[in-house]
Amino acid sequence: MIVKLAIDVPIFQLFDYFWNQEELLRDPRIGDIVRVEFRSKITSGIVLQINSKSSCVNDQERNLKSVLAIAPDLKVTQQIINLCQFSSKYYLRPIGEVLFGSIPSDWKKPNKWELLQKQKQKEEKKQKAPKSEEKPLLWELNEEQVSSLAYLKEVSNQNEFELILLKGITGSGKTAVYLSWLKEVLKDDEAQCLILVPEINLTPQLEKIVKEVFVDEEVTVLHSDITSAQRNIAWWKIQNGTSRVILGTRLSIFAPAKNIKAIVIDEEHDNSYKQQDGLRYNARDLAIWRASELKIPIVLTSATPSCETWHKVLHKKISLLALSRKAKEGASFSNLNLIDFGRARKNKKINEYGLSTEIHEVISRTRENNKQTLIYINRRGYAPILYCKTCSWKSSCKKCSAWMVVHKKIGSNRKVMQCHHCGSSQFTPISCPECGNQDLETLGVGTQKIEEYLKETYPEIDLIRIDSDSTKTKGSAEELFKKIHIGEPAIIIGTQMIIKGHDFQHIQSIIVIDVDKSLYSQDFRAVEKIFSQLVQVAGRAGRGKNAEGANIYIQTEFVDHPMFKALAEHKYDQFISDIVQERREYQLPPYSHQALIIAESKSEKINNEMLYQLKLYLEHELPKNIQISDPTPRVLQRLSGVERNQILIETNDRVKLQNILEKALDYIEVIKKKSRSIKLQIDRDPIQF
DNA sequence: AGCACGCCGACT
DNA sequence: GTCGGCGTGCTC
Repeated sequence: MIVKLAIDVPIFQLFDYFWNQEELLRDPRIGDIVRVEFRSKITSGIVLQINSKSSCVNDQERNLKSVLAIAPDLKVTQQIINLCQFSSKYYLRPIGEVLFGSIPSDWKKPNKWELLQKQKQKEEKKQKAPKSEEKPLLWELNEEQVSSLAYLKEVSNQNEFELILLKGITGSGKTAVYLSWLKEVLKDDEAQCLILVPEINLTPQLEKIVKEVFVDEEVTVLHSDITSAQRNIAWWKIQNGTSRVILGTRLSIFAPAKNIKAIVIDEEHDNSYKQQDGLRYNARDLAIWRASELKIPIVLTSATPSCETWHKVLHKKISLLALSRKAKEGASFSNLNLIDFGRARKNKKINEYGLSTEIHEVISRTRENNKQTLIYINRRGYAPILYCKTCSWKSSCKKCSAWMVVHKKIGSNRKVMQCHHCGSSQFTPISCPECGNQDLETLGVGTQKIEEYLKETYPEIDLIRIDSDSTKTKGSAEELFKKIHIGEPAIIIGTQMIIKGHDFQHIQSIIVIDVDKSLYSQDFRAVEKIFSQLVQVAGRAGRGKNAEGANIYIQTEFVDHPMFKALAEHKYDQFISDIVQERREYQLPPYSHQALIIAESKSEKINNEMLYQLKLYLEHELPKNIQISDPTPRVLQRLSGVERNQILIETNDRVKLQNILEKALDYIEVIKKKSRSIKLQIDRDPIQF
């Protein structure tokens, strides 16, 4: 007997091995993990096919190797194999890479199998935790929530695939609805459920809530930062059904649960569901695929749905459940105030830090009310650029086409400059490296500069800065958030980190500076991205019981931008519908399907030549309605010393896209053999260009 | 990917 | 002579 194995190598083929029945003592089964010698090294393979004959060209002469052993207990379920096979085909990556990326890395190492077995036995011996004394967290649901829940329960009884969008602003009680639903689903003792979140470390309180709701369940939390032992144990618990609630980031879509009855994708519009390297999958899309395979309902949640999802709503391919009110009685919306940056500048009411007089008034007024001000700037560090006035030298990164950002270093007077893309870092020069001028200045503002300025201007007000630099050490983020929750008057300065999940009771004013860079952006998704961020930021306040709505102040040159009107009038649906309409006019996703072919090498010229060759090849007998762009530089052309260029393929026909990408892949494989100095990759449904 | 093979230039 | 640089071929 011959088995065809997937091996963890980036090659689009399976490998034949003999299956020696007498030695292995049983028949092979699809999904078995086996020990084999591959390229004179011991590794594991996954059985994907069982044949009586080898399809190797000259299998008589060629000495096939034999499977050496079967891993005790380890097995990749058929469900996961199907999901991986689909991913492999859709995202055009080798099946071996996809499968081995979906299981704990210890499974790949036969010398760890014994350890894995011990871990499993230890888990099995563990008594099931006694029923908790604590009462599970329950909600009193409002009318809207009750009817949404009723709908979801109804859907669950159908045992069919259904795509549902649970739409509602922060504080409308989406979490309460879907967790109540999952609780209902788990009344079936066999059932399991899967909750996907964008980034788990940003939403520790969701983890807490889930554990409180499911006090009697083993909640498995999955993300890329857990140890391999934790991951192994999680796999056992999920596979054997001990754990029925799985909460995790995008990688959890590959969790080997056998009996998933419900999936939730929280904040479905979030871009972190898309993996940006290797297997460039979108976990939200794979989740929808998995749900449809399993014939189960899947709930997407968002206050600002993605165009892809909203398009489905408009075309009735998704059921819409809308929560329009704030769940807690008395909680109210934030009021939007626009600060006309252009006019303020003309009237000389903008200082050198880019802050208008009005912002100062807001800060003072809020302090007088003993409340907190939140300043949202999505830019960490001191300043984005170091600049020489004399010769206009700028702090560019040697390895990337990006500026090095100036940072204040704790415990040092000297500032450093740091590339946020490749991580390289050095002290800022004392004099200009080009002309020797001693008078270098910083351009623009980051969180640290604002902090420094406000410290001088308002020495009596506490400052709390929250960005990835101020929260590097373990526990420091919680520490800072705790300080905010105590509610002493303060100014909070924060980046994106601050806008996810937290519920602040004492914030009266929210100030947003620097939205304009998103409105200038070339990226066609930039507006919806900033829109979603602003809705989230506005949702940080006014959530408490009887809380007054906070005031949100946005400083912008584009006071007439329709986005602000939508925000002010809370007409989010209309705004997203308008964007969808715009996408239709310009034939952008979801009205077209896109894929990038990315070339990476030492030279832009090599990239462009190769991409042009590929384009010519693809254009030969090109079906109608497919456009292939000329090679263009990526938005970040150079990263860590590697030049990056791309071509964009667009079509409104999914099947044609699949076909042309398969054709491209064949060609890429040929190129790969000939030239190793260039790397070519396909990014399907790209969100970063 | 990752490793062996092989073909060239530099060097004790 | 031989050590080591990295282009290329191959993996059941």
